[in-house]
Amino acid sequence: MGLEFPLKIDKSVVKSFPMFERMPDADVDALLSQAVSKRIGPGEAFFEQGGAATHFFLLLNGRLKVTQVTADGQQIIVRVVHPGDLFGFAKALRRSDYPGTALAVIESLALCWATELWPQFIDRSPHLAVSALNTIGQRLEEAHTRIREISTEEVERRVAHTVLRLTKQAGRAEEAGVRIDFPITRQDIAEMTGTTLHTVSRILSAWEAKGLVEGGRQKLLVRDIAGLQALADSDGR
Amino acid sequence: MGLEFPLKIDKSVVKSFPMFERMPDADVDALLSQAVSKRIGPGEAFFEQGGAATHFFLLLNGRLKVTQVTADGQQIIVRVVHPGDLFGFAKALRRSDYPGTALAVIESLALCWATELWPQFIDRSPHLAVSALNTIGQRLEEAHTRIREISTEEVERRVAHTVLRLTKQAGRAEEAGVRIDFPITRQDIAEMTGTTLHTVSRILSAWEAKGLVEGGRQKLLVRDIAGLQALADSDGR
DNA sequence: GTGTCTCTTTGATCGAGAGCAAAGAGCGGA
DNA sequence: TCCGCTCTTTGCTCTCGATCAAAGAGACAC
Repeated sequence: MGLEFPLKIDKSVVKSFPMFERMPDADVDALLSQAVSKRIGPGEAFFEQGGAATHFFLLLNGRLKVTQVTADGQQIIVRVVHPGDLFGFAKALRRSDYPGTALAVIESLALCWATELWPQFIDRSPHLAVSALNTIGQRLEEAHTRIREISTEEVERRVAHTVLRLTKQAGRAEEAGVRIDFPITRQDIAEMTGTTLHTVSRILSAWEAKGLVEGGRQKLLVRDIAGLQALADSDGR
Repeated sequence: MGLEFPLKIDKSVVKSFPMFERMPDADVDALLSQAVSKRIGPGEAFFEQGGAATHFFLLLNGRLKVTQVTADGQQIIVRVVHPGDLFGFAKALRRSDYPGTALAVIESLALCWATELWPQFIDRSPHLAVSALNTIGQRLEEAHTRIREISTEEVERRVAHTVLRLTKQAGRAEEAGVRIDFPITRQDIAEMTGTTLHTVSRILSAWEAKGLVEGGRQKLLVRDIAGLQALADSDGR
């Protein structure tokens, strides 16, 4: 089942996350004492779409994609989960099942709390309730941004925005540019932008020819952030 | 400036909204004593995109559309605000300006609180904090649904889903069917579905020919909910 | 009533991007 | 080292829906 209890180790990691950094040590200890940690490998999931929402989670390290599958089998990537993000909780409040699947793209470690602990979790610290609201508010804003992009922008600009967002959220500086710090396929990018892997591949090839990015199997290195930004900002003309 | 203080009248209305119905009278009174009510007419806005987020609001009656305008002037409708909805608050938590414009489509009345009162607002009742989280969680879910629809469905199904959602949120039963209970243009529907008014018009005309809906200037009556639902569910085949 | 808006309808054209097909290419396993 | 799998690239075709254009048609003011 992959359960572990390395709570001593986790504490410093947890305290390094913005959401917890101002929380008194005693409160952090109390929260951690109720948590279980769970490690899963790439391709495994913390929870699956439609499954009973028994737990909510905090990602300590690794990387997840939250996907939704439509009735007719099409998949989209709702968001990417980075270390320090809470996940699997937005819905634990209102509904009893998970609206998506949280799939690890690399080996990932998360803390798990039983859903029933949620009220306690936010009571523990008023600051945390506000943090949770902020987090989810931010996520809502991102979702609206994405709706706006999908509704009004042509594919190339959407892909540019998505890639830029990924560099901000998961970029690692290298000599040649900024690398997306986890394995990502053309298909993934397609599912984040509402297009097909073919179109993404064509676009990335064109960018590579212009020296904007450097591709590779499940790899992406952005060589010219400013150039890509210019492309994303240009209003279609 | 359109400010009024009909707080006696408001109280019963406020208490009829799900978010407040379990709140003790004293708490409701306390909240209302800090509120100002404001009435605006169609075409006016409670706040504008980019303006300083000085207040958050509760819609008592009327109907609003929250819009965002892109850099190149394209507009989308982020959501429709119905009586009983909080609005203009998601961002008051994290950012200092409003991310969209809250435009009245009919004469509308809202309660207004200064942004600084928000912490007090949620402290007033733990139940309210949970309600706020639920509300915003629900909104996030809706946003994801919309992203999924725009990403994977062709226009006709998206319009069907949007119209069905409107009948649920703002439908009024009539002999001939369910009427969308506020003035809505083809352009509005286009901005909710990420298409153009031309395409929406063509689709509605086709539906009218099939007896599914009945159109009119800024009017829409759904005659056959089930038929429309079938159309929305059919997976493109 | 008449004029003037704004909203709606419908036709015709055109292009972005989906869908289909098939050939590379990196990577892990035996 | 070779095989097989998955991911990627590229060409071709075709369709959905955007765009352009212009003609109705409610609603409201005068």
